[in-house]
Amino acid sequence: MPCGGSIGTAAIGVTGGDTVADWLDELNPAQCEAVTHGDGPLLIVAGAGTGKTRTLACRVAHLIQEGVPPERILLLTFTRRAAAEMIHRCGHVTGRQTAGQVWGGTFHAVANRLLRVYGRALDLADGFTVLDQSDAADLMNLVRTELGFAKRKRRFARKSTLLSIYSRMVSADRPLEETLETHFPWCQDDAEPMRQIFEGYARRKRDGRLLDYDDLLLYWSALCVTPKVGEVVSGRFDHILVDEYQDTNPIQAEILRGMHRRCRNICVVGDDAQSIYSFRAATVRNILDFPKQFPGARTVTLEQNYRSIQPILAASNAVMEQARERYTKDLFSDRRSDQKPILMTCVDERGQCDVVCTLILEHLEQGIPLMNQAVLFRTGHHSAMLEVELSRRNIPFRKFGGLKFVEAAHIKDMLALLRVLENPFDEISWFRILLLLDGIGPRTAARIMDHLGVRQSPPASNGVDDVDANPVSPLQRLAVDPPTVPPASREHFGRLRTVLSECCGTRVNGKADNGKPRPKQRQQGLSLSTQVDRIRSFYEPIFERIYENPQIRLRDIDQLSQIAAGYRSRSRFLTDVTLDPPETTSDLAQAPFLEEDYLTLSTIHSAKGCEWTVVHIIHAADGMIPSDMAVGDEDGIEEERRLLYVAMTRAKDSLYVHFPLRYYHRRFDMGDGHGYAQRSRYLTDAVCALFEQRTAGVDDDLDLDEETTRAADPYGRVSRLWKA
DNA sequence: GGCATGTGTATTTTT
DNA sequence: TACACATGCC
Repeated sequence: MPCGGSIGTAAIGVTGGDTVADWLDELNPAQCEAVTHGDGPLLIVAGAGTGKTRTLACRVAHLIQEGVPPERILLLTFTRRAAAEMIHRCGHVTGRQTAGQVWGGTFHAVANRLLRVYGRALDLADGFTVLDQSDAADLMNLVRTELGFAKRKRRFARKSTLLSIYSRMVSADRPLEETLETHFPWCQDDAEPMRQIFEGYARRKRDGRLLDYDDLLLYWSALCVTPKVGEVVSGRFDHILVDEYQDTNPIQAEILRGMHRRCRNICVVGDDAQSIYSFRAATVRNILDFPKQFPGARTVTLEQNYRSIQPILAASNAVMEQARERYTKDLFSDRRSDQKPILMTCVDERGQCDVVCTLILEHLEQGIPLMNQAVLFRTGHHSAMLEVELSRRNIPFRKFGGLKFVEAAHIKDMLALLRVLENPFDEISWFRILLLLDGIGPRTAARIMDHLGVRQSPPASNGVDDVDANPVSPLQRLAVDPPTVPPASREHFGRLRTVLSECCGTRVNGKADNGKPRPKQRQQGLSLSTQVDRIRSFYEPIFERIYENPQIRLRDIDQLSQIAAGYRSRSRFLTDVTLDPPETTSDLAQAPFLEEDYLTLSTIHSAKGCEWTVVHIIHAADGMIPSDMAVGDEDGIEEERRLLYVAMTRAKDSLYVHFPLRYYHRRFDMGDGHGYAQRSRYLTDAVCALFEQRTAGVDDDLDLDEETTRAADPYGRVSRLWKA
């Protein structure tokens, strides 16, 4: 295999050739070694911007050209977008058709796919529902309420916290006490009630055919060690490749070990300096211990960075130099430049917004489209003020991270209605739907659900005729033998009955079509989009009563219908929407909008794996980066440092780090009290020396334009007199 | 008993 | 804004 000895900047993109040989010519020796590695485990330690994606895509193409059937290659990535991107690139060489047969996706999405096929081996009825985070939290809440914790002398952990604790415990595979002690010390007193809640939660999931995100992984792992099926599943692939391995958790590593039974060729790629998901129980141990866990593994290290100019890399490296543990790589770049990254000190957040907007427009005029520019921040709401300003100036943008479309209450309502059709035993969805109806609260909802047999917990079932091997579907029950409901809700309830019956093909007052009313039952007659329409006309009147500004929300529902229109299968639609939700509301924007040039706003977490010509990092103040929630322990502080490193290394040519001097603490009120911020602790003097320092909108800025004048704050000025 | 309404309180990152 | 909890009304 020919490997080009030297490479130039041409290696950044896929330029000429359309064979693997041409590609290999453009790779550096280390990349080439990784791509052409033969059989056996392979660890690729790849620093930021070292052409990791390219290498992985190229390896897949190489394997296919060597004769490995594409459908026997499994490519696990962090987001589905990343998988699609890689398979797309690989398609340049092998042809789209061929590349499209590669199994690609997140661990969760692949788990789902495998479980749909082999789940029966685990006693997992087909037609299971995947719970997203807030569904899971709702179920947690349901159990908590039921157990009735009368001891409310103190505030109990909120439902999302309960779920975090549970999830962390499960995905790190550590006992409750330890989890609480290390990560949730303020909840330690409630360990006992939590045990009961978790017990109930797990049981309810099992009984209701519900899998949360962690379950998808757990069940996949279990599949691997199941006697006969384990062989089949792990024997299904010749090669497994895993991207972003530093952000996998112990269960995911366990899955790989399980798959290793039959599949000898496991290849993982990652960078210990970029691990930023420990809150999800990800651990760098996975990558560090890989050679131990997979004996005979070969290790290849990629150190040449093709993305950033040297000064940006120098500043990024300087940030990491103070890390508690040193990292093994030494990144270097051939891309010389005299332009240092810029540290911009602003008066306050307002000033920061102004300068960011101004710089973005300047770069745009210099010919850098918005597509190649991004603004990164620590948490979703950090961009709130900037979003307003961008809109005011008509700068189009898309935001990644933060609140998602599917998390909106009204979207969840719609989905709940569809889910009940798909899986009539889905308790949370029933509960959600019933509470929408006037005059029905938790108690009545629970009574109705009992009547319908939504939760058929096996031991409690006293019925002789409906053994749980083949229980009567709650939907059948609803049609044939409706429960009594309070007068106030009679009308709404009747409409609910009608719409559900229409959609699932049962007849109100008719007889149950004998036999097997399993959740899997085919949609009889009504297409998915017709079902969505029906549900919608049922829901809209309720919706208009509940929500204050239905207009805006109504548009979301339109968009949901649009997405659904792209699907034939209801089940496929539902799982896709929970496993790979549209990232932003504008993801759903109509085609013409997508053509437009737009700026990217993103949380640093969501920016992983991406790159832009110009990058702005905002709120580089202590308390923001690092977030003051993370400064409790040293590990947290170290992780935030890596977070800043990840953010900085996204930039190719220009990096701006913005630091607002003053913050108003209007957390819950509109007071105008404020305090002065500290520069992020990671930006030490040594690091700052590698930046060009500028100020924006402060007193000595003689070039006052309208914006900066508006940013001036008389109160702030005088208050300095007594604030020293 | 059960539901609707009001009030006070927060901690981030995501499959 | 959303959620946990307390009170008031049927």
